[in-house]
Amino acid sequence: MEKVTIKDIAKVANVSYATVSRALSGSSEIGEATRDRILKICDEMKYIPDSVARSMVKRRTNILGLVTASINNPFMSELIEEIEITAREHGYNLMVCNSSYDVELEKRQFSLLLGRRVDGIIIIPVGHDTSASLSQYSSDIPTVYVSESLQDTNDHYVSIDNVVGGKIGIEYLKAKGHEKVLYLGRRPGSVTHKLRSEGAIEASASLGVRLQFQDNEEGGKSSSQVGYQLAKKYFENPSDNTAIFCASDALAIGVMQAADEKGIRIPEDISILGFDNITFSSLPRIGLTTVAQRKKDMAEAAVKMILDMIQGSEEDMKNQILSPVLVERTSCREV
Amino acid sequence: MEKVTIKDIAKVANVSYATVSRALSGSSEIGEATRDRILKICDEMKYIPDSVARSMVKRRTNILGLVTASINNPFMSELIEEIEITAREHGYNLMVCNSSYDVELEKRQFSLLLGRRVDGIIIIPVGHDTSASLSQYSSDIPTVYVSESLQDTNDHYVSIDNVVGGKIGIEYLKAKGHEKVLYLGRRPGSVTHKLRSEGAIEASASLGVRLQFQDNEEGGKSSSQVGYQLAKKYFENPSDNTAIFCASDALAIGVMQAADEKGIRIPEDISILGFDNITFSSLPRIGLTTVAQRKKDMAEAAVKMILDMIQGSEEDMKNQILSPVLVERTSCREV
DNA sequence: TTGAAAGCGCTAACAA
DNA sequence: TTGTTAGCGCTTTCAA
Repeated sequence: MEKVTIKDIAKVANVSYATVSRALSGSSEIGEATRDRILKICDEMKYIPDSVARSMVKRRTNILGLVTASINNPFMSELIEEIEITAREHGYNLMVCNSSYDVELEKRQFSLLLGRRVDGIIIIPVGHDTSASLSQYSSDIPTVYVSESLQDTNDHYVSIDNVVGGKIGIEYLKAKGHEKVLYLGRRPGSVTHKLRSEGAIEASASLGVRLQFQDNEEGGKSSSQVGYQLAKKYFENPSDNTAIFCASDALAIGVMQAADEKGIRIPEDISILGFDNITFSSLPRIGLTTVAQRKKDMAEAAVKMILDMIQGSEEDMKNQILSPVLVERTSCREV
Repeated sequence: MEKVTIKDIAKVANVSYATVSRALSGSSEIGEATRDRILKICDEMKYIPDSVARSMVKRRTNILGLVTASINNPFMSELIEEIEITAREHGYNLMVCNSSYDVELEKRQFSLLLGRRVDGIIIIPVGHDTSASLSQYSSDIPTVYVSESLQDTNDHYVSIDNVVGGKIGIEYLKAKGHEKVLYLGRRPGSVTHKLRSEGAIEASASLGVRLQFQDNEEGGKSSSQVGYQLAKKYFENPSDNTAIFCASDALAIGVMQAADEKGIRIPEDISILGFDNITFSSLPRIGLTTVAQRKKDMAEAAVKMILDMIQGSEEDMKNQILSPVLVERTSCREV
């Protein structure tokens, strides 16, 4: 069964195929009667325009590339879903590529998308280094980074204000009466973690909160396993902190597990505060109070930013930094 | 900055551009010296082949379309991640479209993908009706359904054996000493649920297990909210069942919540068994024992199936039904 | 082994 | 308002 083309339509309609093209594109340079007649024939013959051919001549694919560290990560998959929805509203499809937390693969995927002639690339990066790793392409294609703070680079990015997030967390705990807080899981290599902890430190200083640290020196990803290990170590020889502020929700879930095993009750014995608001956190039995990233807003900002770049818009802003917001559940108590 | 094309290379290399094309395609009809010289120039000039143009003439895009009910659903996002990985290993990229559990949108997304000239479409359907809704396209493009049993149709699909899954669940509970079991959350409209419960009924009959039902009459999606409601209703007037076999993990998590609120302990007071093995289930504090779908295997089978269809392979099998497997965690006890 | 040229399905500039 | 035609970047016959 052969695909029907614009020429087939033209033959049936007894017009040149340019006319068919005009009818389809909604051009004004065509008689209404002809247009309607052609459109009707297209419909009857089940004609579907060939986007590939169209892209060829228009030099635009209306495809956005997305390369993400992981598709199956609750934070990222939520972001991806919102990006897809927003992109579609603007007539774009999404080509999704997984970098599996591997900077080399990330680069290959990026380059592949370049060959696909996508109009722009949104990237949920493996880490802060991604920007340097991809710098050779930065002039080749509109690119927007999501969820990583890159103020030290020339890149376009959308992120939350991590310093403010750190502050919000401490302010919340202080308001609940916590004056001795453990900040758990800061990873030395991570810019994001650095900013979050800076905010926490600042707020602690000004509010008179004592802030201790249990850092993730190993430098591994902020997984619940790492949170579990760090908390286990801390609980072996705990200080008199009444709350633990975790650098991420994933860490916090590991902390909960460690507490459960020790018979330490949450929030009766210790309060736990997270950062990110991943899907897990809202689950019954988890109920993690956390500093939330607004994923829908980030997705919309990222798509808007990349479309602005594609259209060469004037008000092309280089970055967009959203405010985080505290989501209260059941893991923090009043002291 | 203009993109460099095959013609630019030809000019520099002093050959016809057909020769450049041959060098790039690894054709044998070319001198080794010329090939190497051309490839070197391509490299120096940072030439990236234009996939769009290539698709145009080859009538193949090397793109797989994926239409999924949701990207941000732990079961599906895991499936998608595996599909992307497998597709890439075969030289395919993935265009991911969200149908947001809406059959109408699902159809539009499918049709859009058709226009994109993707080589095949993998679909994680909204429901069993999807097959009928898309039947008009069935001859237009290779299509594979994932995770829905469609033996009553002519479609290609990959699913697990839900009947066997139902059996495995009951056999496991019986082996643990449970002889009175509540089957919770069966949704009348769902073929998948029908099969699962059939397996459970069969096994119960042959093993002498008493099986009661608490169906999801409302017919809403199998969410944790629905599980919560059903369990709440059941706990108001419970029977003497020692275990609850939930039609899905999502339901099971809601059941856990309802039990927690009632002060009913899991697994001490009642055992909970799920079905699917979504990411949540392995979380500390959840630890749900469940009948697992092997997502990686499903993804690989689906990609293999669609590639076979695309290549018009002989051994084009119409469906692949994988065996589920029981994953033991902490939500079921021995009685 | 290489080159010339047609053509994939469409858009857009120019002519009529 | 409609038709003619060139050409987007590439692959692939056919000739040389």
